[in-house]
Amino acid sequence: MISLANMKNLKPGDFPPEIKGLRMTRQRREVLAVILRDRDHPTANDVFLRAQKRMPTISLATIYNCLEALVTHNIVRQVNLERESSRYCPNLSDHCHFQDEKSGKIHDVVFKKGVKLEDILELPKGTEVSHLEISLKGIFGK
Amino acid sequence: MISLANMKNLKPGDFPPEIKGLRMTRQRREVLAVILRDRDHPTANDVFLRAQKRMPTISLATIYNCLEALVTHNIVRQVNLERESSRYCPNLSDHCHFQDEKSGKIHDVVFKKGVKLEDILELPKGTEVSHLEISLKGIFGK
DNA sequence: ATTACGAATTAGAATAATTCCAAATTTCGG
DNA sequence: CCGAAATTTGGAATTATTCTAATTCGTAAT
Ligand SMILES: [Mn+2]
Ligand SMILES: [Mn+2]
Ligand SMILES: [Zn+2]
Ligand SMILES: [Zn+2]
Repeated sequence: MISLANMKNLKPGDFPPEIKGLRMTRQRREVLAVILRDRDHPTANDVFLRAQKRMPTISLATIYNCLEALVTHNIVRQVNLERESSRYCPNLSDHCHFQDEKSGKIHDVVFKKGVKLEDILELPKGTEVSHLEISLKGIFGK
Repeated sequence: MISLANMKNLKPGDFPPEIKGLRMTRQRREVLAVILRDRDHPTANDVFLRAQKRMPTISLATIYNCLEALVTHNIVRQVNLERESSRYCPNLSDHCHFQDEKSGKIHDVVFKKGVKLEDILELPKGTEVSHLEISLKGIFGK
């Protein structure tokens, strides 16, 4: 598992085995560092603005390229809420997203222990789920 | 409940009470008729193409306007899958959407009887859910 | 039926997120 | 270090959707 801690000294070639196949570049390292730093589900443009602080020459096209690479390699999760721009989440565990209508903040929500899809949905036999997305909006308690 | 049957003779002012407040126009009637005719979750552009057959002068802007009015008045449901264009669904009962990766077809999926959100998700006390969207992708059985 | 007024339609321009392009640069195995 | 292949980059292109402002329409009241 990648943590912010070991990101600091990450050099090309230092990536954990599950990232093999993804060539390491300064830009990808920076984009990943931004996403791990504040886990607030930033948009591509948010990431761009933050990455620019430490890497003033990075381009928005590169942000999109890096995000795509990280998502494809399952290092980062892409989150789509309604028609808004995509957001990016470093939490790889099973969870869904709740957007608080007051603050606009997006909260990770986990499933109760032992809940399985087939217990919830009326799916015909032989169905194979490759992708699931659950998103909520409303007032987030507490 | 609005059915295709009673759409045929629908005249301005004939709308059921729950649609009061929504002014009736030829265009809105046609857009609704299109969505009720084939329940295949068409995009705005699909609706445009179909509506044009019976109403050659209708504009795409009007399709968007009508869809927005119908969605706002809870006559039609807007469905967002990943980053694709919005689709529109006349099924107002509680359900979610499964996109078959082979055929591209979108299937309505219902929840098992008695399943409640709070049984599934770890939500903090006081949370109020105003909007929920569940979408799946994969191989749809049968 | 006629009128009056607010609402809806329309064509086209504008917007904005994302993707594409082709040239310059970088990575990394050998 | 070299070279092939991948990546970055700025800018243009794409595309779904929204906006604008002029025209037309629907409705409720006369
Ligand atoms: Mn996704
Ligand atoms: Mn929705
Ligand atoms: Zn998340
Ligand atoms: Zn549906």
